[in-house]
Amino acid sequence: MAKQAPNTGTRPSRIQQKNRNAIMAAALQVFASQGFRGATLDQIAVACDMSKPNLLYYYHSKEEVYRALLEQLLDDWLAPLRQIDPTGDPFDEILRYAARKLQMSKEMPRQSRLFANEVLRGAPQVGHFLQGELKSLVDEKAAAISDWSARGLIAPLDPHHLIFSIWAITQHYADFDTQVRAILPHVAEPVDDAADFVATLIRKTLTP
Amino acid sequence: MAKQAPNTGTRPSRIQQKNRNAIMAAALQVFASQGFRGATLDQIAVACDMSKPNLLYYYHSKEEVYRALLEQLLDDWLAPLRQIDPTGDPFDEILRYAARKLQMSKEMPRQSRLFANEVLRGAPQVGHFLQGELKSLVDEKAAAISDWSARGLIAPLDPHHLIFSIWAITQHYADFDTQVRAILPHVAEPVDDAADFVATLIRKTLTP
DNA sequence: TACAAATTTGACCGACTGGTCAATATTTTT
DNA sequence: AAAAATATTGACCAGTCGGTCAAATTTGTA
Repeated sequence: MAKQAPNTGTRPSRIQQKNRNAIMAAALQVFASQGFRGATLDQIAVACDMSKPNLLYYYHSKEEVYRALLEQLLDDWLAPLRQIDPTGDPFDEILRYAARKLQMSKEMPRQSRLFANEVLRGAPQVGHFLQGELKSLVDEKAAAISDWSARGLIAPLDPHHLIFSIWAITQHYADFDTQVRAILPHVAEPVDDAADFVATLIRKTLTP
Repeated sequence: MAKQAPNTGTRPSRIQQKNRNAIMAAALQVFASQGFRGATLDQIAVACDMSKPNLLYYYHSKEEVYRALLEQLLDDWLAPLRQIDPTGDPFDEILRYAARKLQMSKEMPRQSRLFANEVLRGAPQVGHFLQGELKSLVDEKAAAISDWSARGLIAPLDPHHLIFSIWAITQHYADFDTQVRAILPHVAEPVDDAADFVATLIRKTLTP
């Protein structure tokens, strides 16, 4: 029997729900800004106003906190890509996808940086996700894009690199926020400022 | 007087040159894959086959090693952007710039990840560089691009966001290498595979 | 060779950090 | 209200890590 564990199996109590949420929120903040190794349990505990042993009562190790946080993130991460509809209009679908990603960079920059940090280190925790779920979904949507190309609805192009480019550009505004703001100190919200440019770039790229 | 310091002021000896180079090479490897906090002096010392106290004889602290490494990197980092010639052909200049950045991602991926890691954390060490040298240079080249736009040589577009996009796309292949290879397991060299796509994307974006 | 300067290292230290544990407090159930 | 289950914590520990230091070794030089 495991040493301890808040009633796994049964429905989590109200207090558990609350504390786990508080921990995840604090962990996101700390891990995103310090990285896995740089973050400390004490920092997370302080951030969610909880003692360190109590935190470890809910998650048995630092790594478990980190993994839980990532797992929770991965759902949200795939959502926009899933919404691409192969039967829809190519321009609409792809432009809307990019707009959603850009919005996520604006609204969830810490999640983006957390993920970037994980991949930057070689994806020690989410390697299987990249090779499994993510690759499957990307391949599926890439096939749809190829189909659009083949039917002449958009330019002939490599669908995988198109997706990479959209990821790169949109996430850049979250991951490199510090750099962007250093260069555009007068712009209040770089993401909003970039929206038109990004849309135009993609539209031109897709046009046959 | 400082506690100790390999003859600062005089020309570094042959042995110093060699050891400092070895340390920088080892530090690049370790810092790029583990981040500042994740890296340990022992790891770096082992990587350059040197005792830890000896390493600290050349650089007085972990942070000093890290700063020296970044400083050395920043020169190379600006080089391609500097080469953009405002009097040259816009398409040639910008496409060549992107090609150079892409090549850097292929040949210096660890440097790219080191830089990404630093900026991701809020640029604690290179914040001044971003706001100073980098911003100046970017603004200068952005002005050149605006001029090209005004003269109708390229489409009217926001030069800053164009530069961001080029950075994002090209560096993506270094920083997110793990993800790229997870999705393109059959591609030997993703950067080479991407070159055509990126060139086309930029060409279309620039075309009025 | 002899001497000085530069280089190298084993041993050590204090601070930090992830994690444990027994004891206490709180909530839920009977 | 009593008992049981759940939640919380102070005190503590072992390992790690950045950094020090005095002593030893090597290198450069007169």
